[in-house]
Amino acid sequence: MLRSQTNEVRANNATRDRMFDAAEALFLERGFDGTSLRMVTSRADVNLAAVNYHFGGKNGLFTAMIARRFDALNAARVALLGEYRREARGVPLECERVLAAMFVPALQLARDPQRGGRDFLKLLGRVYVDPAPVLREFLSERYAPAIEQFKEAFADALPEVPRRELTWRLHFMLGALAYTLAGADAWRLIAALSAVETQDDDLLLRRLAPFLIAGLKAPLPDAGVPGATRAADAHPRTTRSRTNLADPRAA
Amino acid sequence: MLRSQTNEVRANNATRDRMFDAAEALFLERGFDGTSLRMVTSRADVNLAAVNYHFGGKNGLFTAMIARRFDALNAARVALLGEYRREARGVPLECERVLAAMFVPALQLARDPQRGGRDFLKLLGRVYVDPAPVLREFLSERYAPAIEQFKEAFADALPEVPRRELTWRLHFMLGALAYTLAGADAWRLIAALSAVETQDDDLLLRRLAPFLIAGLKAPLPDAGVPGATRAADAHPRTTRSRTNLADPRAA
DNA sequence: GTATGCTTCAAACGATCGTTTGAATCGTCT
DNA sequence: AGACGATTCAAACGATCGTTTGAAGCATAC
Repeated sequence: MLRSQTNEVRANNATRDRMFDAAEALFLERGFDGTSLRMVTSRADVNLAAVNYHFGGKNGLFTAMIARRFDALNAARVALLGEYRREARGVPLECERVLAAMFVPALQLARDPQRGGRDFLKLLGRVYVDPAPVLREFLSERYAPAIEQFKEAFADALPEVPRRELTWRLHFMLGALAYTLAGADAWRLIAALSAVETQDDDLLLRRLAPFLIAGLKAPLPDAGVPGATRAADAHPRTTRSRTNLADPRAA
Repeated sequence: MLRSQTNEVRANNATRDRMFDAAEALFLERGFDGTSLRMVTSRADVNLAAVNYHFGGKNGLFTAMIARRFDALNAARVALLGEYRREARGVPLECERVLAAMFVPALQLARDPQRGGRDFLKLLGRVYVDPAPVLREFLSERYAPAIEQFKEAFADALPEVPRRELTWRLHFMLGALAYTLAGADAWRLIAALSAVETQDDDLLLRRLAPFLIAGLKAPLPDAGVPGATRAADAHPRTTRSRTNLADPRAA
């Protein structure tokens, strides 16, 4: 019989946790299709059949492994967005604020060894780029409500962007975000950008946010008046720019 | 017998090309491990054994498929870098210039349907993120000389960054670049960023370059004096930042 | 025509995949 | 002690994987 997935009450989680850890580590370096259940079970030192017993199969193991990390991220993001909204007292949130609701929880989890740790950002990126249909479907199904919430928030913050266009840009933004931070040395770059260990959330946000916000606020492709984009920039440039670098925006 | 890979003279390339196209399309949506040879051959309408005959196996097919696109990119990049150097007449190139030598050829190939087309950037990113060891090894081996050339150029442009640190940063930069450009809607974003169709190379470059350059010029993690990074920012914030978003960093 | 070299073909190889089975083991109650 | 549910185990299942085989097709040269 299949072990009940929802029954967390009196479960001996030792086996499950070891499988989670093994699957996560192997997934990080081989992907879904490149990781066999025999690799996972031998690394976790459990029997091969334990996968089917505890999770019903490979799909179940990997989706549960992802959910273990992403459910917390998802909940924290939605909660923080609600918090920002309450603080705003009816005033529509700024684009930057909505983005912060997505960033901060991810950074917090990445700093907590218990709930993700250093590899959390890498896992986030890997999950996002893995082409396995099972994972793609799982993500879009399970986290659709949260995505919809953020989509609404962005729509309120960017009333001039048509709904359909916004869908594209959000999808792209998520991709750029995950891709970028999923790099093998993402943490090293983070360390390089922030000399201090603590409170680097803010620092990273200040560097990456303008990049993404510019993309979201970019002029529409159809109704583009040629001169508008190049000459007058939607975002003021940095106060100290003496080189010819303009402002971060694209992906 | 295995068909000689180097003998391109009197070859009937119809079969090979159909296999390339099929493998490329399938690789884009399923990855290396997710694409079986039977999927490729049935899509290309060739016999299964043709893979081994023409390419020696799955590894050979996929590496050749990648080389078909990337060899041209590689050559164009190196050539453009040399061109910039000649123009500079001994003066060390700027960081931005070296970056341009990497960007422009990629965008050109992406605009040429014959040598890559719209999916070229996506392929670039997919190849870079695919975890299959064969591809990782192939890339680092075949394009090592070119990478070394660019590494030298960056080293000249950034004399204050230690060699070992530079290696890390370049690796990350390539990741961020490929990841970013590999997004499903990269072309749509490119179109959105550039209201005009022509000359968007410069525009995209001017938007993306600061992001990458900031990473390259970032203060070193070890010798960091705590206050330096946060207080005096290497990059001033936008003039309009009244929210508390500090700085982007995570995933 | 026959011979020759390149290419394609159907069929099978062994290996590995995810999954299933049924019995053995463990822990906890009565 | 015995009973029972939960968990683990070794072993095998059929399917699919990449690869190999040896013969058939198909041009071109003699």
